[in-house]
Amino acid sequence: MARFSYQDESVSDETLQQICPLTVTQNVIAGRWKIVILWHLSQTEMIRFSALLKKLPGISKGILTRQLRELEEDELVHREVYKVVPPKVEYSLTEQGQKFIPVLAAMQVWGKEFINKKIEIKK
Amino acid sequence: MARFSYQDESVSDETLQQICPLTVTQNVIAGRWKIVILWHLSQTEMIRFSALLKKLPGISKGILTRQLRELEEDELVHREVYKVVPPKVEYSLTEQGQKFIPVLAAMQVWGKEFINKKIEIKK
DNA sequence: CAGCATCCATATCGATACTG
DNA sequence: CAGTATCGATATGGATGCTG
Repeated sequence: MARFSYQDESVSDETLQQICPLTVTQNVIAGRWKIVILWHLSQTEMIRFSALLKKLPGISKGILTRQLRELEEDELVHREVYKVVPPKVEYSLTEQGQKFIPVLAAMQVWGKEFINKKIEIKK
Repeated sequence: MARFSYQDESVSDETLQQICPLTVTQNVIAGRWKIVILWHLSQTEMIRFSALLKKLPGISKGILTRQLRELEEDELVHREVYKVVPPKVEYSLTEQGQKFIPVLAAMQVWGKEFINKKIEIKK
């Protein structure tokens, strides 16, 4: 498919945008905390819900759950439930989630440059 | 700075998150159309407002203007105004904007894999 | 411990009408 | 042509209380 070629009028814009790799990616990581969550998951094999919660100051349990559920639905994140009392749940990246790490890396590189530039200007 | 190390209690979480390169990047590209706009700008030296508008089916003039203004504020996008009648304005990537292209590339790679996987599953 | 259900606040989007 | 201003709709985030 020629990217962003809207030649084929038989396909709606909406459909085309869903097929656009960039738009797809954007939609998947759109949530307020998703990128940071993915980063934390990339730093460990597995992590418990409560541990993840501690690593995300400012987030509430409800929100963390929702963001994780969405990432799970998109199959970036695996959820392992241990049937014990009290409950224990561990999260990890799926294969598709691992493949996202280069994006995180690129974002981090750019973010650092961005911050450095901002600091320079202030001098 | 140790990334995501919240050791230093003298700094607020908010401040730390502003310093976090990932969060910074996310905030910059958070807008509904920003990533696609950046991609289009990466495909040409310069592009007129009206031409960009045509390449983004579904967006309205007002929204495009707002998204561009924000990208301009973050210094990813340069706005060149020609003082002619009727007005002519051309947009292009700044140096900082050019540096963002690798992120777009990584996102595109991942998005393609994601789409392919979805298609496979449906078979 | 790890949720879920609910509700409210707000931000962002998006449509529309107007302008130099 | 390339905006601005305004306003309503909607989505998302976030707080809270309850539960197996």
